[in-house]
Amino acid sequence: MRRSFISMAVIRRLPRYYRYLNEILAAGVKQISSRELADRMDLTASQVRQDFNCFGDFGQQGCGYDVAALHQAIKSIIGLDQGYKIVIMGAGRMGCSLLEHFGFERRGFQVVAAFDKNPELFGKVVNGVTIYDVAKAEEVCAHMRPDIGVLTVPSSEAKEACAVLKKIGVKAIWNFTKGELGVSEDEIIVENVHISDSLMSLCYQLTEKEEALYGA
Amino acid sequence: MRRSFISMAVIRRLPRYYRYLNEILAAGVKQISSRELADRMDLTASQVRQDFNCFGDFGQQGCGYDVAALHQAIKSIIGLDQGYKIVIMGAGRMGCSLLEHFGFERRGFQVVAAFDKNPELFGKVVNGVTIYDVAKAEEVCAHMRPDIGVLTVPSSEAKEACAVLKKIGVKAIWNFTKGELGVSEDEIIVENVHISDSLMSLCYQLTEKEEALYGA
DNA sequence: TAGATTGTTAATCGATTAACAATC
DNA sequence: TAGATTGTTAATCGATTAACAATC
Repeated sequence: MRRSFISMAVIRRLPRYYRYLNEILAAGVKQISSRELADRMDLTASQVRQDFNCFGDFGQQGCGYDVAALHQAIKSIIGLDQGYKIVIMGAGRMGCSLLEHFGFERRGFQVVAAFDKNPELFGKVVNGVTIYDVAKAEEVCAHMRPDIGVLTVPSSEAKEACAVLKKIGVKAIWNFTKGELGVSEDEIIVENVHISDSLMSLCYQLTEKEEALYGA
Repeated sequence: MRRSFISMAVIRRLPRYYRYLNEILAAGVKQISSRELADRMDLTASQVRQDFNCFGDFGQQGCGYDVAALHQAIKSIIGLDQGYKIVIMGAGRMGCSLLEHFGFERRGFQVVAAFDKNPELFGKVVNGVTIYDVAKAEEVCAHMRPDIGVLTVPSSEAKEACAVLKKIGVKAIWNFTKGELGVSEDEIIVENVHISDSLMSLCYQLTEKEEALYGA
Protein backbone atom coordinates (compact mmCIF):
# COMPACT_ATOMS: atom_id res chain seq x y z
CA MET A 1 0.00 0.00 0.00
CA ARG A 2 1.21 3.46 -0.94
CA ARG A 3 1.37 5.75 2.10
CA SER A 4 3.83 8.58 1.63
CA PHE A 5 3.47 11.41 4.10
CA ILE A 6 -0.22 11.86 4.51
CA SER A 7 -1.30 15.25 5.83
CA MET A 8 -3.23 15.52 9.07
CA ALA A 9 -6.13 17.00 7.09
CA VAL A 10 -6.49 13.74 5.17
CA ILE A 11 -6.00 11.57 8.27
CA ARG A 12 -8.81 13.40 10.04
CA ARG A 13 -11.11 12.71 7.09
CA LEU A 14 -10.43 8.96 6.98
CA PRO A 15 -12.75 8.05 9.87
CA ARG A 16 -15.47 10.07 8.20
CA TYR A 17 -15.06 8.23 4.91
CA TYR A 18 -15.16 5.00 6.85
CA ARG A 19 -18.41 5.94 8.60
CA TYR A 20 -20.12 7.01 5.40
CA LEU A 21 -18.98 3.92 3.55
CA ASN A 22 -20.38 1.84 6.40
CA GLU A 23 -23.77 3.43 5.85
CA ILE A 24 -23.63 3.19 2.08
CA LEU A 25 -22.59 -0.43 2.31
CA ALA A 26 -25.44 -1.16 4.72
CA ALA A 27 -27.82 0.52 2.30
CA GLY A 28 -26.79 -2.05 -0.29
CA VAL A 29 -25.11 0.34 -2.71
CA LYS A 30 -22.46 -1.53 -4.71
CA GLN A 31 -20.72 1.21 -6.65
CA ILE A 32 -20.29 4.92 -5.98
CA SER A 33 -18.67 7.77 -7.88
CA SER A 34 -16.48 10.39 -6.27
CA ARG A 35 -19.17 12.91 -7.12
CA GLU A 36 -21.97 11.05 -5.33
CA LEU A 37 -19.82 10.41 -2.28
CA ALA A 38 -18.64 14.01 -2.25
CA ASP A 39 -22.21 15.29 -2.41
CA ARG A 40 -23.26 13.15 0.53
CA MET A 41 -20.28 14.18 2.59
CA ASP A 42 -20.26 17.81 1.59
CA LEU A 43 -16.83 17.63 -0.03
CA THR A 44 -15.74 18.07 -3.64
CA ALA A 45 -15.28 15.14 -6.01
CA SER A 46 -11.71 16.29 -6.58
CA GLN A 47 -10.94 16.12 -2.90
CA VAL A 48 -12.39 12.63 -2.59
CA ARG A 49 -10.24 11.39 -5.47
CA GLN A 50 -7.15 13.17 -4.19
CA ASP A 51 -7.67 11.68 -0.74
CA PHE A 52 -8.08 8.10 -1.95
CA ASN A 53 -5.16 8.44 -4.31
CA CYS A 54 -2.89 9.04 -1.35
CA PHE A 55 -3.15 5.33 -0.70
CA GLY A 56 -3.49 3.69 -4.09
CA ASP A 57 -5.80 3.26 -7.05
CA PHE A 58 -9.13 2.09 -5.70
CA GLY A 59 -11.43 3.31 -8.44
CA GLN A 60 -12.24 2.18 -11.91
CA GLN A 61 -12.49 4.79 -14.66
CA GLY A 62 -15.99 5.11 -15.94
CA CYS A 63 -17.57 3.17 -13.05
CA GLY A 64 -16.49 4.79 -9.82
CA TYR A 65 -15.52 2.92 -6.67
CA ASP A 66 -16.57 -0.52 -5.44
CA VAL A 67 -18.13 0.31 -2.08
CA ALA A 68 -17.25 -2.96 -0.32
CA ALA A 69 -13.66 -2.95 -1.56
CA LEU A 70 -13.15 0.71 -0.67
CA HIS A 71 -14.67 0.18 2.75
CA GLN A 72 -12.32 -2.72 3.41
CA ALA A 73 -9.36 -0.76 2.06
CA ILE A 74 -9.97 2.17 4.38
CA LYS A 75 -10.52 -0.18 7.31
CA SER A 76 -7.13 -1.65 6.58
CA ILE A 77 -5.47 1.74 5.96
CA ILE A 78 -6.66 2.95 9.36
CA GLY A 79 -5.56 -0.35 10.88
CA LEU A 80 -8.97 -1.38 12.23
CA ASP A 81 -8.24 -4.94 11.10
CA GLN A 82 -5.07 -5.16 13.20
CA GLY A 83 -6.90 -6.23 16.34
CA TYR A 84 -4.96 -3.78 18.46
CA LYS A 85 -4.92 -4.57 22.18
CA ILE A 86 -6.19 -1.97 24.59
CA VAL A 87 -5.82 -1.41 28.33
CA ILE A 88 -8.04 0.95 30.30
CA MET A 89 -6.16 3.03 32.85
CA GLY A 90 -8.71 4.21 35.38
CA ALA A 91 -11.87 2.17 35.88
CA GLY A 92 -14.02 4.93 37.33
CA ARG A 93 -17.18 6.19 35.73
CA MET A 94 -15.57 7.26 32.49
CA GLY A 95 -13.50 4.10 32.10
CA CYS A 96 -16.43 1.79 32.88
CA SER A 97 -18.80 3.78 30.72
CA LEU A 98 -16.46 3.33 27.76
CA LEU A 99 -16.01 -0.35 28.60
CA GLU A 100 -19.75 -0.89 28.62
CA HIS A 101 -20.93 1.28 25.76
CA PHE A 102 -18.21 2.28 23.39
CA GLY A 103 -18.07 -1.05 21.62
CA PHE A 104 -14.33 -1.63 21.38
CA GLU A 105 -14.77 -5.21 20.18
CA ARG A 106 -17.35 -4.29 17.56
CA ARG A 107 -14.93 -1.68 16.26
CA GLY A 108 -12.08 -4.17 15.96
CA PHE A 109 -10.20 -3.59 19.20
CA GLN A 110 -9.51 -6.05 21.98
CA VAL A 111 -9.65 -4.79 25.58
CA VAL A 112 -7.25 -6.98 27.55
CA ALA A 113 -7.33 -5.38 31.00
CA ALA A 114 -8.41 -2.43 33.12
CA PHE A 115 -6.48 -0.90 36.01
CA ASP A 116 -7.36 1.23 38.97
CA LYS A 117 -5.93 2.07 42.36
CA ASN A 118 -9.19 1.71 44.24
CA PRO A 119 -9.03 -1.72 46.03
CA GLU A 120 -12.83 -2.00 45.98
CA LEU A 121 -12.65 -2.46 42.20
CA PHE A 122 -9.93 -5.12 42.11
CA GLY A 123 -11.22 -8.33 40.57
CA LYS A 124 -14.44 -6.84 39.33
CA VAL A 125 -15.35 -7.72 35.76
CA VAL A 126 -16.95 -5.10 33.52
CA ASN A 127 -18.24 -6.24 30.17
CA GLY A 128 -15.86 -9.17 30.25
CA VAL A 129 -12.82 -7.13 31.26
CA THR A 130 -11.17 -7.64 34.65
CA ILE A 131 -10.08 -4.67 36.75
CA TYR A 132 -6.63 -5.12 38.31
CA ASP A 133 -4.56 -3.25 40.86
CA VAL A 134 -2.54 -0.69 38.92
CA ALA A 135 0.49 -1.73 41.00
CA LYS A 136 0.37 -5.06 39.19
CA ALA A 137 0.07 -3.51 35.74
CA GLU A 138 3.53 -4.50 34.56
CA GLU A 139 3.08 -8.07 35.73
CA VAL A 140 -0.39 -8.42 34.20
CA CYS A 141 0.72 -6.91 30.88
CA ALA A 142 4.00 -8.83 30.61
CA HIS A 143 2.66 -11.29 28.07
CA MET A 144 -0.23 -9.26 26.69
CA ARG A 145 1.78 -6.50 25.02
CA PRO A 146 -1.04 -3.99 24.79
CA ASP A 147 -0.80 -1.43 21.97
CA ILE A 148 -3.07 1.35 23.17
CA GLY A 149 -3.75 2.80 26.63
CA VAL A 150 -7.02 4.58 27.34
CA LEU A 151 -6.36 7.21 30.01
CA THR A 152 -9.49 7.74 32.09
CA VAL A 153 -8.09 8.60 35.52
CA PRO A 154 -8.86 11.91 37.26
CA SER A 155 -6.82 14.68 35.63
CA SER A 156 -4.77 15.11 38.80
CA GLU A 157 -3.43 11.58 38.42
CA ALA A 158 -2.78 11.81 34.69
CA LYS A 159 1.01 12.12 34.73
CA GLU A 160 1.42 9.26 37.18
CA ALA A 161 -0.90 6.98 35.20
CA CYS A 162 0.79 8.01 31.98
CA ALA A 163 4.13 6.89 33.43
CA VAL A 164 2.63 3.46 34.12
CA LEU A 165 1.36 3.22 30.54
CA LYS A 166 4.84 4.10 29.33
CA LYS A 167 6.34 1.38 31.50
CA ILE A 168 3.84 -1.16 30.19
CA GLY A 169 5.05 -0.25 26.73
CA VAL A 170 1.90 1.00 25.00
CA LYS A 171 2.60 2.77 21.74
CA ALA A 172 -0.35 5.13 21.84
CA ILE A 173 -2.54 6.85 24.43
CA TRP A 174 -6.16 7.88 24.00
CA ASN A 175 -6.25 10.65 26.57
CA PHE A 176 -9.48 11.69 28.27
CA THR A 177 -7.81 13.74 31.00
CA LYS A 178 -7.38 17.45 30.63
CA GLY A 179 -4.03 19.11 30.41
CA GLU A 180 -1.21 17.83 28.26
CA LEU A 181 0.65 14.71 29.37
CA GLY A 182 4.14 15.93 28.63
CA VAL A 183 5.30 12.85 26.75
CA SER A 184 7.06 13.40 23.46
CA GLU A 185 5.10 12.31 20.40
CA ASP A 186 8.28 10.55 19.23
CA GLU A 187 7.96 7.92 21.91
CA ILE A 188 4.20 7.64 22.30
CA ILE A 189 1.38 8.82 20.05
CA VAL A 190 -1.13 10.82 22.09
CA GLU A 191 -4.64 11.63 20.97
CA ASN A 192 -6.42 14.05 23.27
CA VAL A 193 -10.20 13.94 23.60
CA HIS A 194 -11.65 17.27 24.60
CA ILE A 195 -15.36 16.86 24.33
CA SER A 196 -15.95 20.31 25.78
CA ASP A 197 -14.06 21.93 22.89
CA SER A 198 -16.83 20.76 20.67
CA LEU A 199 -19.53 22.35 22.86
CA MET A 200 -17.47 25.53 23.04
CA SER A 201 -17.15 25.83 19.31
CA LEU A 202 -20.89 25.20 19.01
CA CYS A 203 -21.33 27.96 21.57
CA TYR A 204 -19.11 30.29 19.55
CA GLN A 205 -21.09 29.69 16.41
CA LEU A 206 -24.33 30.38 18.25
CA THR A 207 -22.99 33.58 19.77
CA GLU A 208 -21.67 34.76 16.40
CA LYS A 209 -25.05 34.16 14.81
CA GLU A 210 -26.93 35.98 17.56
CA GLU A 211 -24.60 38.96 17.22
CA ALA A 212 -25.15 39.01 13.48
CA LEU A 213 -28.90 39.03 14.08
CA TYR A 214 -29.24 41.40 16.99
CA GLY A 215 -26.08 43.49 16.63
CA ALA A 216 -22.80 43.44 18.53
CA MET B 1 -16.12 43.56 19.58
CA ARG B 2 -14.64 43.08 16.12
CA ARG B 3 -15.75 39.77 14.60
CA SER B 4 -15.59 39.79 10.81
CA PHE B 5 -15.74 36.40 9.18
CA ILE B 6 -13.64 34.22 11.36
CA SER B 7 -12.34 31.05 9.74
CA MET B 8 -13.23 27.65 11.15
CA ALA B 9 -9.51 27.08 11.80
CA VAL B 10 -9.50 29.97 14.26
CA ILE B 11 -12.83 28.99 15.83
CA ARG B 12 -11.52 25.49 16.54
CA ARG B 13 -8.50 26.98 18.31
CA LEU B 14 -10.54 29.24 20.59
CA PRO B 15 -11.49 26.50 23.09
CA ARG B 16 -7.84 25.51 23.27
CA TYR B 17 -6.76 29.05 24.03
CA TYR B 18 -9.44 29.19 26.67
CA ARG B 19 -8.26 25.96 28.29
CA TYR B 20 -4.63 27.01 28.34
CA LEU B 21 -5.47 30.45 29.69
CA ASN B 22 -7.47 28.77 32.44
CA GLU B 23 -4.38 26.84 33.46
CA ILE B 24 -2.05 29.81 33.20
CA LEU B 25 -4.45 31.93 35.19
CA ALA B 26 -4.70 29.23 37.87
CA ALA B 27 -0.91 29.10 37.99
CA GLY B 28 -0.96 32.77 38.96
CA VAL B 29 0.74 34.12 35.85
CA LYS B 30 -0.34 37.73 35.27
CA GLN B 31 1.16 38.58 31.91
CA ILE B 32 2.12 36.42 28.94
CA SER B 33 3.72 37.14 25.57
CA SER B 34 2.51 35.63 22.32
CA ARG B 35 5.84 33.77 22.18
CA GLU B 36 5.44 32.11 25.59
CA LEU B 37 1.83 31.13 24.92
CA ALA B 38 2.75 29.83 21.47
CA ASP B 39 5.56 27.71 22.90
CA ARG B 40 3.25 26.13 25.45
CA MET B 41 0.56 25.43 22.90
CA ASP B 42 2.88 24.37 20.10
CA LEU B 43 1.84 27.19 17.80
CA THR B 44 3.79 30.15 16.42
CA ALA B 45 3.78 33.57 18.05
CA SER B 46 2.57 35.02 14.75
CA GLN B 47 -0.41 32.73 14.73
CA VAL B 48 -1.35 33.60 18.29
CA ARG B 49 -1.25 37.32 17.50
CA GLN B 50 -3.15 36.86 14.25
CA ASP B 51 -5.82 34.85 16.02
CA PHE B 52 -6.36 37.34 18.82
CA ASN B 53 -6.38 40.24 16.39
CA CYS B 54 -9.42 38.76 14.72
CA PHE B 55 -11.39 40.01 17.69
CA GLY B 56 -9.65 43.16 18.81
CA ASP B 57 -6.51 44.55 20.39
CA PHE B 58 -5.98 42.64 23.60
CA GLY B 59 -2.22 43.02 23.99
CA GLN B 60 0.04 45.79 25.05
CA GLN B 61 3.19 46.42 23.04
CA GLY B 62 6.29 45.63 25.04
CA CYS B 63 4.41 43.74 27.77
CA GLY B 64 2.35 41.03 26.14
CA TYR B 65 -1.16 40.06 27.16
CA ASP B 66 -2.90 40.41 30.53
CA VAL B 67 -3.84 36.80 31.29
CA ALA B 68 -7.00 37.54 33.28
CA ALA B 69 -8.30 40.06 30.74
CA LEU B 70 -7.55 37.81 27.78
CA HIS B 71 -9.18 34.85 29.52
CA GLN B 72 -12.30 36.88 30.15
CA ALA B 73 -12.28 38.23 26.59
CA ILE B 74 -12.15 34.77 25.06
CA LYS B 75 -14.83 33.53 27.43
CA SER B 76 -17.02 36.32 26.19
CA ILE B 77 -16.06 35.84 22.52
CA ILE B 78 -17.08 32.19 22.74
CA GLY B 79 -20.22 33.22 24.59
CA LEU B 80 -19.57 31.22 27.74
CA ASP B 81 -20.87 34.14 29.77
CA GLN B 82 -24.23 34.13 28.00
CA GLY B 83 -25.70 31.51 30.31
CA TYR B 84 -27.19 29.60 27.39
CA LYS B 85 -30.05 27.29 28.31
CA ILE B 86 -29.74 23.63 27.47
CA VAL B 87 -32.20 20.75 27.13
CA ILE B 88 -31.16 17.12 27.07
CA MET B 89 -33.02 15.05 24.52
CA GLY B 90 -32.65 11.43 25.57
CA ALA B 91 -32.05 10.65 29.24
CA GLY B 92 -30.50 7.23 28.77
CA ARG B 93 -26.98 6.34 29.81
CA MET B 94 -25.31 8.93 27.67
CA GLY B 95 -27.68 11.74 28.57
CA CYS B 96 -27.53 11.01 32.29
CA SER B 97 -23.79 10.53 32.22
CA LEU B 98 -23.40 13.99 30.71
CA LEU B 99 -25.88 15.43 33.20
CA GLU B 100 -23.95 13.98 36.08
CA HIS B 101 -20.35 14.46 35.02
CA PHE B 102 -19.92 16.93 32.24
CA GLY B 103 -20.31 19.98 34.44
CA PHE B 104 -22.61 22.13 32.33
CA GLU B 105 -23.17 24.62 35.16
CA ARG B 106 -19.49 24.92 35.96
CA ARG B 107 -18.88 25.67 32.29
CA GLY B 108 -21.47 28.42 32.21
CA PHE B 109 -24.50 26.61 30.83
CA GLN B 110 -27.88 26.09 32.45
CA VAL B 111 -29.63 22.75 31.96
CA VAL B 112 -33.36 23.47 32.14
CA ALA B 113 -34.88 20.08 31.33
CA ALA B 114 -34.33 16.56 30.07
CA PHE B 115 -36.71 14.54 27.91
CA ASP B 116 -37.20 10.87 27.19
CA LYS B 117 -39.93 8.62 25.92
CA ASN B 118 -39.44 5.93 28.55
CA PRO B 119 -42.26 6.40 31.14
CA GLU B 120 -40.11 4.87 33.88
CA LEU B 121 -37.92 7.95 33.74
CA PHE B 122 -40.67 10.59 33.87
CA GLY B 123 -40.32 12.76 36.98
CA LYS B 124 -36.90 11.48 37.92
CA VAL B 125 -34.38 14.13 38.85
CA VAL B 126 -30.76 13.74 37.78
CA ASN B 127 -28.28 16.22 39.17
CA GLY B 128 -31.09 18.70 39.76
CA VAL B 129 -32.61 18.28 36.31
CA THR B 130 -36.09 16.80 35.89
CA ILE B 131 -36.79 14.25 33.17
CA TYR B 132 -40.07 14.89 31.33
CA ASP B 133 -42.14 13.01 28.79
CA VAL B 134 -40.89 14.06 25.39
CA ALA B 135 -44.53 14.42 24.32
CA LYS B 136 -44.75 17.37 26.69
CA ALA B 137 -41.58 18.98 25.43
CA GLU B 138 -43.27 21.93 23.74
CA GLU B 139 -45.42 22.63 26.76
CA VAL B 140 -42.51 22.39 29.22
CA CYS B 141 -40.27 24.57 27.06
CA ALA B 142 -42.88 27.20 26.24
CA HIS B 143 -41.49 29.70 28.72
CA MET B 144 -37.96 28.40 29.04
CA ARG B 145 -36.79 29.18 25.52
CA PRO B 146 -33.81 26.80 25.51
CA ASP B 147 -30.92 27.72 23.21
CA ILE B 148 -29.14 24.41 22.80
CA GLY B 149 -30.38 20.81 22.51
CA VAL B 150 -28.12 17.93 23.44
CA LEU B 151 -29.10 14.96 21.31
CA THR B 152 -28.41 11.73 23.19
CA VAL B 153 -31.13 9.40 21.94
CA PRO B 154 -30.35 6.11 20.17
CA SER B 155 -29.21 6.83 16.60
CA SER B 156 -32.34 5.20 15.22
CA GLU B 157 -34.47 7.87 16.89
CA ALA B 158 -32.27 10.78 15.94
CA LYS B 159 -34.40 12.32 13.19
CA GLU B 160 -37.56 12.15 15.24
CA ALA B 161 -35.89 13.69 18.29
CA CYS B 162 -34.30 16.30 16.10
CA ALA B 163 -37.71 17.32 14.83
CA VAL B 164 -38.85 17.86 18.42
CA LEU B 165 -35.82 20.03 19.11
CA LYS B 166 -36.66 22.05 16.05
CA LYS B 167 -40.24 22.50 17.24
CA ILE B 168 -39.04 23.60 20.66
CA GLY B 169 -37.00 26.24 18.87
CA VAL B 170 -33.43 25.48 19.89
CA LYS B 171 -30.88 27.32 17.81
CA ALA B 172 -28.13 24.72 18.05
CA ILE B 173 -27.80 20.96 18.49
CA TRP B 174 -24.91 19.14 20.13
CA ASN B 175 -25.34 15.81 18.37
CA PHE B 176 -24.08 12.56 19.92
CA THR B 177 -25.95 10.28 17.54
CA LYS B 178 -24.29 8.88 14.50
CA GLY B 179 -25.39 9.72 11.01
CA GLU B 180 -26.19 13.22 9.88
CA LEU B 181 -29.43 14.84 11.01
CA GLY B 182 -30.43 16.35 7.72
CA VAL B 183 -31.25 19.79 9.03
CA SER B 184 -29.87 22.73 7.13
CA GLU B 185 -27.16 24.65 8.98
CA ASP B 186 -29.01 27.81 8.03
CA GLU B 187 -31.84 27.01 10.41
CA ILE B 188 -30.00 25.18 13.18
CA ILE B 189 -26.31 24.99 14.01
CA VAL B 190 -25.28 21.34 14.40
CA GLU B 191 -22.09 20.18 16.06
CA ASN B 192 -21.49 16.45 15.68
CA VAL B 193 -19.52 14.57 18.32
CA HIS B 194 -17.84 11.50 16.93
CA ILE B 195 -15.63 10.24 19.69
CA SER B 196 -14.70 7.15 17.68
CA ASP B 197 -13.17 9.33 14.95
CA SER B 198 -10.56 10.30 17.46
CA LEU B 199 -9.72 6.66 18.28
CA MET B 200 -9.63 5.86 14.57
CA SER B 201 -7.18 8.62 13.79
CA LEU B 202 -5.06 7.45 16.73
CA CYS B 203 -5.26 4.00 15.22
CA TYR B 204 -4.19 5.31 11.83
CA GLN B 205 -1.18 7.04 13.31
CA LEU B 206 -0.18 3.88 15.12
CA THR B 207 -0.55 1.75 12.00
CA GLU B 208 1.44 4.25 9.95
CA LYS B 209 4.23 4.20 12.51
CA GLU B 210 4.33 0.40 12.66
CA GLU B 211 4.52 0.21 8.87
CA ALA B 212 7.36 2.70 8.86
CA LEU B 213 9.19 0.53 11.39
CA TYR B 214 8.52 -2.96 10.11
CA GLY B 215 7.81 -2.33 6.45
CA ALA B 216 4.56 -2.21 4.56
C1' DT C 1 15.52 56.60 25.78
C1' DA C 2 16.20 51.50 24.90
C1' DG C 3 14.12 47.00 25.00
C1' DA C 4 10.37 44.34 24.29
C1' DT C 5 6.51 42.91 22.12
C1' DT C 6 2.48 43.97 19.80
C1' DG C 7 -0.59 44.75 15.47
C1' DT C 8 -0.46 44.29 10.71
C1' DT C 9 1.22 43.82 6.08
C1' DA C 10 3.73 40.95 2.84
C1' DA C 11 5.72 36.37 1.64
C1' DT C 12 5.38 31.54 1.89
C1' DC C 13 3.46 27.37 2.23
C1' DG C 14 0.04 23.83 1.91
C1' DA C 15 -4.47 22.33 0.92
C1' DT C 16 -8.37 22.53 -2.08
C1' DT C 17 -10.32 22.92 -6.56
C1' DA C 18 -10.33 22.78 -11.55
C1' DA C 19 -9.03 20.72 -15.68
C1' DC C 20 -8.09 17.11 -18.64
C1' DA C 21 -5.78 13.13 -20.53
C1' DA C 22 -6.07 8.19 -19.53
C1' DT C 23 -8.98 4.31 -19.47
C1' DC C 24 -12.69 1.32 -18.14
C1' DT D 1 -17.03 3.06 -30.06
C1' DA D 2 -19.15 6.62 -26.87
C1' DG D 3 -19.99 7.92 -22.19
C1' DA D 4 -18.52 8.11 -17.77
C1' DT D 5 -15.43 8.70 -14.32
C1' DT D 6 -11.01 8.03 -12.69
C1' DG D 7 -5.93 9.49 -11.60
C1' DT D 8 -3.05 13.27 -11.80
C1' DT D 9 -1.16 17.70 -13.00
C1' DA D 10 -1.76 22.64 -12.86
C1' DA D 11 -4.22 26.74 -10.89
C1' DT D 12 -6.35 28.81 -7.08
C1' DC D 13 -7.31 29.78 -2.70
C1' DG D 14 -6.65 30.25 2.16
C1' DA D 15 -4.00 29.70 6.20
C1' DT D 16 0.43 30.06 8.37
C1' DT D 17 4.74 32.31 8.92
C1' DA D 18 8.00 36.07 8.56
C1' DA D 19 9.06 40.75 8.84
C1' DC D 20 8.83 45.16 10.61
C1' DA D 21 6.91 49.59 11.82
C1' DA D 22 4.19 51.19 15.77
C1' DT D 23 4.15 51.80 20.55
C1' DC D 24 4.15 50.63 25.39
